[in-house]
Amino acid sequence: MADRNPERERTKVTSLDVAAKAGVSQSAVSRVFSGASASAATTAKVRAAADALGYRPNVLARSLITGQSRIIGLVVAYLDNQFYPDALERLSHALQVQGYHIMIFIAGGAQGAAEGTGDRVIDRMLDHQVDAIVAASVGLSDALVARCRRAGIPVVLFNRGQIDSCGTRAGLAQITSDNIGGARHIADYLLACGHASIGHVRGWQGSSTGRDRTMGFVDRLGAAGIVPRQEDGEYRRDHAEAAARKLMARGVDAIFVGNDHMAFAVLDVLRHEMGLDVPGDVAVVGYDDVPMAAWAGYDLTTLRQPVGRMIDATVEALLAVLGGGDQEFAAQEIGGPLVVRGSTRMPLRPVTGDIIRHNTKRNGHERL
Amino acid sequence: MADRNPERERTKVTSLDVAAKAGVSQSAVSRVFSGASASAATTAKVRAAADALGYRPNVLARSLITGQSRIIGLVVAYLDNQFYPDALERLSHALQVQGYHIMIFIAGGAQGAAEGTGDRVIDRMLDHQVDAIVAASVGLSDALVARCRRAGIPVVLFNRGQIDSCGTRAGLAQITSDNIGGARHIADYLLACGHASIGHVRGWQGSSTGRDRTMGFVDRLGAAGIVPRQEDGEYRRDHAEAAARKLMARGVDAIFVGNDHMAFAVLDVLRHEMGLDVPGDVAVVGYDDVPMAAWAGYDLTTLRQPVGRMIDATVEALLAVLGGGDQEFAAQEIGGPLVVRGSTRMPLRPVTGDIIRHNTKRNGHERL
DNA sequence: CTGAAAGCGCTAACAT
DNA sequence: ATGTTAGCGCTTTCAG
Repeated sequence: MADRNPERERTKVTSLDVAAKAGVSQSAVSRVFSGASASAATTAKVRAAADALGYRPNVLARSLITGQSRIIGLVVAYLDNQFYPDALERLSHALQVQGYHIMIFIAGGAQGAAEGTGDRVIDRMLDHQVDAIVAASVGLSDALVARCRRAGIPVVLFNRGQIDSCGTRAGLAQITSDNIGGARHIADYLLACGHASIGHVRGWQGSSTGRDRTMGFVDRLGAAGIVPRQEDGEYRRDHAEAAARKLMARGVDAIFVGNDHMAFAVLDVLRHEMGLDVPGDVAVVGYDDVPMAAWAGYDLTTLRQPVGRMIDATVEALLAVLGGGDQEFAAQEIGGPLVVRGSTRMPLRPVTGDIIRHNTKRNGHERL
Repeated sequence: MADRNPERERTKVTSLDVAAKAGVSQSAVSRVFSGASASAATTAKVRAAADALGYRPNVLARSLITGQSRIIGLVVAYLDNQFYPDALERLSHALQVQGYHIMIFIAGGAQGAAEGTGDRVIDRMLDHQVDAIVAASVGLSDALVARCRRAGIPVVLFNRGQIDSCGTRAGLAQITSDNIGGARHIADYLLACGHASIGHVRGWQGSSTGRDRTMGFVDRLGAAGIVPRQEDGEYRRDHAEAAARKLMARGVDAIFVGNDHMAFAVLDVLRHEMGLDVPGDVAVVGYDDVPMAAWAGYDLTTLRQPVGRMIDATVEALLAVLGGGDQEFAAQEIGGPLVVRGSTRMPLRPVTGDIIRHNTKRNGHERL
């Protein structure tokens, strides 16, 4: 190996060097650093030698043998919805505590580069011998799931449910919020506020979250004899803006938007482009409760997805499946409260269910 | 190795298996997959056998030999400022194209867990044999820089300048925007708008961006005989809110906020808490031009940090340094335009410099 | 408890 | 161009 670079590649300290300096065998060094049995005496000698030499075990070599890279592959569709950076940050911390690290792949790009990309990306992860894969809001093809299974790599779906072509859950662990229940809750609340002409900006119907939220909302309104006007938002800001205009042209007085990110676009159109009063002229409800929803500039009533608990569940599922058991992990749905802020009117009659009323101005909140 | 798990760990196809099936030597297989010389005939045989077996080379084993993991360690302080998710997304794509992957570490946590965390995190990266480290808005201690250098791992600083205790750049590649120049530009613009009672919400003064922006702004105003009122924002939303209140109590009619994320907080306080008109009562300018700055709800005049070009420069620096050369990489400062939106008044006299005037309402823009 | 030896799956000289 | 032979740095039997 030519030393073409005098500054770099200086000290490649191996366990052998440490062993020599400590006057023990190389395997003794290995034992000390892998936490196997070793006498206090050797441990001390090895530690001293290692510190003096600045030795750190090579994780690659270790992984090659143990078959455990302690790397979790994370695929995430996009990062412009604040929900995901938040989730990523929490996941990163939680895994770090457990000694795992995240190799990240952003599938979507500017505008959902779609399924194709996801596949290549998963292949790269498999090549890197990740111990498991977390797919955040990314759908996996049946073929891909099969490939992961064959490679022995567990997959956990975050914020996305999935059912394979056989109608089963494909044995995939999947953590979502209770999207159907949440959407119903929103429908109930809007009804209680006395709205009768209701609109809905749908999330991407190719996703379970999009479908479930729409389903829960429409079903519940249907039970009250109301059919909402629907427009596609596709989880995209520009689509949501267009949808808002169309909905207002039809004269709705309340809109449920498929996620907060789109709801902000709707609010911008309503307040600043059309000069309407929210909630006076029209009420708006979102879904997620990202931090921005609480900002005075938006002050959005929304259904909270409990990111923290969803991440906890994800890590738990991950550890369980990594711990050797390949128990069929039931899909977990974690419910969250409706957070009522200034984008909706006061209910005309008492409402039930998990509700938090936020008073942004006074910076306080009380649970109803 | 006990087969305690009948479903997992099924197929561990190695190059040896492929060689056997293809009727060639194991090294032939290696050559085909590592792009070395191989005849068309063997290549075909090997490919066929590999496909049939579902073989994929083990990157870990490869890395152990070549000494190249093709993994880039990314340390980022926090993700709640939209600037970083955006940068991350672009970096991820750019590196993926080059065959590199990102191992991510989020240093900050909820509230800057500070330097200590960074160190441990860098150690973990080194353990994983990352080929290089990108530190985004994270300061590195001299000791840490030295450790990386000793380990032969190049470091690139993104959006952070750094000077070691000897007053040199520590030989680190560092990509930033022209923070001093940008802040001066903002000062000039505010002056041209006729403001004389000016406030400044400082970014974290422990960071080069915070210091440089403050310095450029204060110097330029000073040259015009104006001393701005200053408050610390620390790049934190809550601090920025408090700063806004204090500044208004002192009666300023224009505020330069150290970044967009804090500027949104300032705008919320001004418009919704104090009921003020922006820019009628007070003008506000931010720094970054994150997507949200263009949203009608904020419509913020701000200095654009050209994320795309900054990431391009980062990748370029990375590839250069990975390509074997350890040329001292000069610090790169990339300038951006002042994007004028509705949070500032019309200038009273002509202004010079790189300026873009956005008309959010009509969704168009023209370059002055 | 410790050392010697045998690999993990692959690449990189060497020969042929 | 292909096969043979050493290892990369470490963990893990297996003896002692």
